[in-house]
Amino acid sequence: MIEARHLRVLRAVATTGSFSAAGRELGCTQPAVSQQMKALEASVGTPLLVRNGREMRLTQAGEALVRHASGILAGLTAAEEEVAAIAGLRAGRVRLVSFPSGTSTLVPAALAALRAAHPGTRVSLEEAEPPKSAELLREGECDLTLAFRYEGAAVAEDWDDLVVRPLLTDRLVALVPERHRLARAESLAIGELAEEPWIAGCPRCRGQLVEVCEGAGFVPRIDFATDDYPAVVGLVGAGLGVAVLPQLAVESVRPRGVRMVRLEPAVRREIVALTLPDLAQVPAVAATLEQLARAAGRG
Amino acid sequence: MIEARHLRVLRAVATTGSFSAAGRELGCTQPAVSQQMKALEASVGTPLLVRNGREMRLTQAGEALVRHASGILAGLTAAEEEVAAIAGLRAGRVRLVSFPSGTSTLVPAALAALRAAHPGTRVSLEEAEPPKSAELLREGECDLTLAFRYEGAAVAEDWDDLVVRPLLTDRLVALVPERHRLARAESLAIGELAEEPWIAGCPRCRGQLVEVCEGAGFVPRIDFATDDYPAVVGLVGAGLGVAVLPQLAVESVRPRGVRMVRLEPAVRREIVALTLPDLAQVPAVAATLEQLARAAGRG
DNA sequence: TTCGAGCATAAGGCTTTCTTGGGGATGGTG
DNA sequence: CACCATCCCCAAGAAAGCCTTATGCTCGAA
Repeated sequence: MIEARHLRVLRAVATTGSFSAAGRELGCTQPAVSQQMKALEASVGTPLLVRNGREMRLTQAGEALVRHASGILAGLTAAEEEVAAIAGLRAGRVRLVSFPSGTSTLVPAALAALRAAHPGTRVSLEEAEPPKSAELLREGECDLTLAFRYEGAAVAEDWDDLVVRPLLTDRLVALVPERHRLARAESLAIGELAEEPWIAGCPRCRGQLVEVCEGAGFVPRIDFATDDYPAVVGLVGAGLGVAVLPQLAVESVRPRGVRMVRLEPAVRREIVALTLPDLAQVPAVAATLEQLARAAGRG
Repeated sequence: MIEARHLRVLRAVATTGSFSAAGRELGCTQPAVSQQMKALEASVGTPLLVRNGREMRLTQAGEALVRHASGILAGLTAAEEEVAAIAGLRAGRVRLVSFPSGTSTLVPAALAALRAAHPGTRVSLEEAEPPKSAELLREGECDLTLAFRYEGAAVAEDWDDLVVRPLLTDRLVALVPERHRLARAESLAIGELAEEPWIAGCPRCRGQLVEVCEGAGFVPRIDFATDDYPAVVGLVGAGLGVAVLPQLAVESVRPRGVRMVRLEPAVRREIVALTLPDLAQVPAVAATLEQLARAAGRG
């Protein structure tokens, strides 16, 4: 079985014309070259070199091998170069999945920084809500995902097999119309909104809302539900009800005719980046993760 | 530095999807595969495989490497195949150099046998007289050469650095016109022809002739000289003189109007095949040499 | 829960490969 | 003509690499 190392040596011998010179070129001693060539000749079963007097010539078999060697070694070099580019962040692609409010806040900042630091890397972005995102990760459909979990949620997602990197802690805020009686409050308990009509967000947030309200002893009357955060804010601004949203989600929307009031006691959600243990070792993934942490102020 | 062995293992892992299966395919154990992959990942500096649960997936770097691997391994296989063909006498070329009377006798028989035994091999044939032929060998211009030397010649060629394979012993015969007074002799001493006009052959043979005559105490009167053996025979047949030729040279010519008479004491020349020590190990050269020996009756 | 399959790791033995040191041959040079 | 530099081969010892066996752990299915 011919080895690449043998071809390298053979080529060096063929170009330099001597074992000693080849050894110097390859950074090893002349006997090493001599033994390599002997081993190669033994493995192919025919002489490759003819030594006559001082000069060294290739046999026909040697010429054939040298002829092939250039292509093989070029392919090897190209492979090494491509992998080195990926390892060295001069190339490489990260498939990132995020949830909407993360996409509009953390992600843009992180990707801008990533591009500035490593212009060769590419990031593809998909959106998915947490229960789905970890699944995509496990199925190999993405490399890195932003997810969140509410503190003390009834059913916590199982991330034991993943690398969990906390990015920041978000908290829920109440959104009330500007003229609402609680619009000027410093903070409020969610129970104070028990009788209000509600505007709910995404399905998961909606479940979380109901769970929190349950803890406060009431069932919210949900008049509207939409995935669209600006729409939620707009509906509240129009006086159609109140809402509870993650602060991060509100930040990406220009509030108009609404007031944000802190909830007390606070309901927090932890925003994390998830990846597979092996993928965390991939330079491009690690770099993206790092920029996400930095964008979240936890670099 | 990526090694071909690594690529083979990686490819097996990629196609089978597991280390164990790759090990079975490659005929080694699972830890061997595991260690190889670890070494490869270390050498390229980035993970190539992502293990998640039971399944094994390639990273982008791994995909790149597998993509290159097919071409590289195909090149290696092609190289091995070509060299194996040369080693196995299914291909290969021998550059043979011979002197004229060898070309017309030994060589055709040997090459016919070689072709029958190994149809893939090719022999290129050039003609050169002995002093030149060994030189061509040493200069790498040919692989195998037929040469001869006269027994007890004044200046023997130095073949110490060559492989000398004796093929057969030729002897000089006298050529006289059919009506010559010695035409019916069983044998003759060269001195008996001292007063005859001479027809000489090639320059080297001419030198040899003069040397032999000198030993017999006379200087031949050379009326004609030509490289062309049939011409020599023709001139003798026309009664223009006598000649001394190697028996082998005469055999290839239809004698017409001449008689061959054995010389006594015999003047012998040894016909040998010459090659370089390393070239004697080349299968195609060895096979050709063998057929030459066989054609000469010394197989 | 148990079982089978698969991967990782460690230790031991074997093979390979390198370096060093010495010997022989070649070809140019004083 | 002898000397010297260069280059190759060979042998021995040390170092590194590789493979195997044995063992433990995880995962997924019955």
